[in-house]
Amino acid sequence: MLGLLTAGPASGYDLLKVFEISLNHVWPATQSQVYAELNRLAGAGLVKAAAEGPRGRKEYAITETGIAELRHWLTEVEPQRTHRFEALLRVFFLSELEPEQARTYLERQATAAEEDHAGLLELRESVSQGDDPLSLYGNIALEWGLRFTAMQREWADWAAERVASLNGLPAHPTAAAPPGGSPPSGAPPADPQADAPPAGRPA
Amino acid sequence: MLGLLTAGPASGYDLLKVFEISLNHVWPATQSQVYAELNRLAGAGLVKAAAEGPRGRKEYAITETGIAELRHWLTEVEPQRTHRFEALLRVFFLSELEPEQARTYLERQATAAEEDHAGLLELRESVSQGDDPLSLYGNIALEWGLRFTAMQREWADWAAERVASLNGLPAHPTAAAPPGGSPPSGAPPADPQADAPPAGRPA
DNA sequence: CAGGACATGTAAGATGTTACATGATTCC
DNA sequence: GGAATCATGTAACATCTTACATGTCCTG
Repeated sequence: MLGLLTAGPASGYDLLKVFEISLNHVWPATQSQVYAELNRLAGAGLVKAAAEGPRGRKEYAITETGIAELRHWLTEVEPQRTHRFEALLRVFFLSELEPEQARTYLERQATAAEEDHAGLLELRESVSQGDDPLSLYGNIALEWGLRFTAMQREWADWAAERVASLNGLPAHPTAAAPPGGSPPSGAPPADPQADAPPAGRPA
Repeated sequence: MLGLLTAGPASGYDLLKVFEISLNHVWPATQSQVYAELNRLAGAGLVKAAAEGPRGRKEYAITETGIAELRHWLTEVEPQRTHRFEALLRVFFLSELEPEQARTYLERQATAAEEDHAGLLELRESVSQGDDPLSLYGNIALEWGLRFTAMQREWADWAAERVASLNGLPAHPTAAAPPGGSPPSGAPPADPQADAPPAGRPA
């Protein structure tokens, strides 16, 4: 929220919109949280009420202290390294399902990733045309999303195929590698052992 | 936890070890949580106490109901799509820093990703040699990690270079491929031109 | 004048983390 | 007998989600 307020004063309602529209896939936040946090930040002197508007609207502006805190966070605090990837967690337990169901799961992941990717491509188009050119850092973040979703899709397709081939399931036309086209973001790793021996369970 | 218990009965202590060692980057859990959750699951009939050991050790086994619940989760429940990527969130606000600091941040991300990647490669070696061959799904999950960390590193290198070139900063030698070591999972692509993101995907 | 967008808040409950607290067994 | 490891739990606190609650302003 401090970061968002560096772009200029805003109300909780404004910030909420930003979270919903542009930050939702990176850092979701709820209405409850935003309003409570604004009051907390104001109490801590990191933001201050800047103006009052029509319907009880309260605009907040970041303070010098707030900017210092933001910079401190950006430069001194180590980012959290562990993440929770529910979709990946499930993969560990796919052996509980029939191979066919497992493949279905992986193919669904591939589809979802593809959809996310398409959405981001669209976002890039809509923004680079319009009067709202994304900043350097906005573009860098967008590029991350593009690469991430591409990677997810390639991986899921690869994995679905592996499951199928190790279980004698009929090949799916959809799982085939994209024809001819140069592969996306920086080339997928060449398939490591596409035919590794099946074996016991993970710990 | 239900998934872990399909491999056989285990105590909270056992499960905790698994979380620390092999699940930590995908789904961290604390000691508190594990023990509390085991009791909760036992209360719900999804696991049952199976045996008592030496120092108050209590082994739990998954029940039929638990297996059904696990399968239900795997097949019917939509995985959560939004994630929190703190390291990426920060990118949105890097404009608050001097370009040089922003580049430092991105380079640190690249290094961290490279280290993670190396750790996974090592894990693959140590496991494929040993007497504990990873299962198909263990390998698929590992491959995800390899691809993810490779993608992160490529992106961060690319981004750091972009920041530098748009700000007339001197080029860094560090942005080049790592010395000697064969690059990440299956060869990272030669970096495409620094100003032409490679993210497009075939539909 | 009705409906939708604007606008803010609180309360209850679930989930997660950190720290505290305790004790048994094994190995050297 | 001391240290490490095994082993389980509780309490306090922080965080996050869902639902509830309320009121204003603008547009058609």
